[in-house]
Amino acid sequence: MSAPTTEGSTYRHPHPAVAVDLAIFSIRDGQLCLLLIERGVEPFKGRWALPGGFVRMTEDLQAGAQRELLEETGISQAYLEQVGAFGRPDRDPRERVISVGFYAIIASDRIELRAGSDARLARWWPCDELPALAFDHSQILARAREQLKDRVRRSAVALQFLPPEFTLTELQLVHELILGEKIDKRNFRKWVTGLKYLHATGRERRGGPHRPAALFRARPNANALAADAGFDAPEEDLARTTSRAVDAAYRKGFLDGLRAFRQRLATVEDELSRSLKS
Amino acid sequence: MSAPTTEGSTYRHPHPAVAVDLAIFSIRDGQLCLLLIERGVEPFKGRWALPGGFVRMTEDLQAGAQRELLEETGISQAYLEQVGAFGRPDRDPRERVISVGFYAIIASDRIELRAGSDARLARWWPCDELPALAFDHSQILARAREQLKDRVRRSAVALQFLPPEFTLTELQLVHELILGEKIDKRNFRKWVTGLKYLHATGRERRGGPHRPAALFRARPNANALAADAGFDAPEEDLARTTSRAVDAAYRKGFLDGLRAFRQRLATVEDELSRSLKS
DNA sequence: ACAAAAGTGTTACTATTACACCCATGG
DNA sequence: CCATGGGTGTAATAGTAACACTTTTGT
Repeated sequence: MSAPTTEGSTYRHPHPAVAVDLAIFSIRDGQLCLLLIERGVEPFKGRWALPGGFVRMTEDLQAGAQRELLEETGISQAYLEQVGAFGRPDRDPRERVISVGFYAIIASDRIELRAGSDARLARWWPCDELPALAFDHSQILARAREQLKDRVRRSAVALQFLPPEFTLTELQLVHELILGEKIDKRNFRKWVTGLKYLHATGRERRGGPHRPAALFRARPNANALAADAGFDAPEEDLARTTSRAVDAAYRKGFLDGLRAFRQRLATVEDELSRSLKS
Repeated sequence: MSAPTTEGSTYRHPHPAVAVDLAIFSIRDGQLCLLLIERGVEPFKGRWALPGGFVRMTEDLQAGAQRELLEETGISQAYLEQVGAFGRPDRDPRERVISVGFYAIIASDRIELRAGSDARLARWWPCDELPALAFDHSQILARAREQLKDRVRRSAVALQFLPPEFTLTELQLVHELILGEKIDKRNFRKWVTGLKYLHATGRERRGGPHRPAALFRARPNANALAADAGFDAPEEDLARTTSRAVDAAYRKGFLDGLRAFRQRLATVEDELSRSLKS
């Protein structure tokens, strides 16, 4: 709470440090990826860790997470959701640190990490090829991952991975990557159009030797359903802008990746069926 | 995370206080109730607040919540689940306090509050007649309430409200109170027996001028499904003991309350149907 | 005998899953 | 003309919701 157990005064006692840690997700090259930072100092020097930092005395937790996100990626607005507080007394060997975990979603058209503001190494790791993480970050990540799955199943939050205009196949791919299972195309489309989140823009994307795909856009209030009502500061989502250059880069990163993903999927399926036969 | 944004050292900076706040639920007299404490000092002197207190430097968050629970109620083991961190900078006017919310469930056979360890007033409030709360406690409570609902829908956590032996009607009542809606008796029984949480003990409870009710007991691992895997310290549930005296008191508190509840429900339904006609 | 809660199955409806072909394009 | 992904409907199944009467007891 806020009142000491022994009421009467705000007596002095030692305070722990409070940090925020971010599991920043994005889809890169057709894989669900996580942004990690290589630690340059002890403890866990050389290990990869979730980006994060201490909460300032005058900022909200959500604001702190947003600030960290900005510092790490140069992105000032993104979907952000708290996953809870982690406070094992020994989780940081230096001092008592209580960490509030968040996850963030970066749309695939937000291309690159901020040109490394300092020497720290930051890179995207595919979620299924992660290195060992520092501190208890794998716990935080596990919860973030679960919560993300849950939200994807029950809301339109997957839109946050995509640029403002997208095709239904792209949206489906996002779902498949996060849920880790293949989804039937027709059922998915029934579901997604049943929820009234989307509207066709009338425009289409031509991306190869095949029928062009209709482009959709989220309805203004689509994220209301994904929004994390209840915590201190549910932040709203601003419409992102699209430029020709971004679009091209996006297509290169996302669509080519999609192709690669399909490829991998087919390979895996083949292996599976072959191993089942033998 | 745990490393400062500007890596290199654990530099000095001001730390916020960290507290835990508990939404302690129980069913008393056929109503879902919440344990509140009347504040004896400013700020919010005279207002009711969630029990809570500062986290000690060497204790886990969950352990801190458990300690608060013990201090407030004399109960050392109860279902406890984190609902998240609340950290608006202005939520406590005295100093920066970040609070980690939990909810706890006290079984109805755990009768009374610890004889007031000091002058503080503590009492059970029916959840639908709560007073205005201090700080941002109504926010914390709202989340706790939601999370509880969610868990009840998807797990056997409702068992935590009941003594080790209980009837299906009692379990159903718990569900109805938490979800705030009437449930069909047959469908409920189908559901609850379908999940294999329960087994009939063969014993029965005779409680009035009607057919005796079969007594059930949770299977040892029933709460595994309710357990909050992922946070630092998922705590296990110990079997509670039952004595004759407790049983009698329980029946008085719970069953009489049940009757009262039914009464109220009938009244409300009557009013509703009457108002619909006119 | 009656009031009060315990107990018990079936049917309708709704939501979810499985499934296969034609279409438009670029090369 | 062919390879590639885009787009569409229907039938089976499972899950959920609605619904009413008989049983056993205490008084």
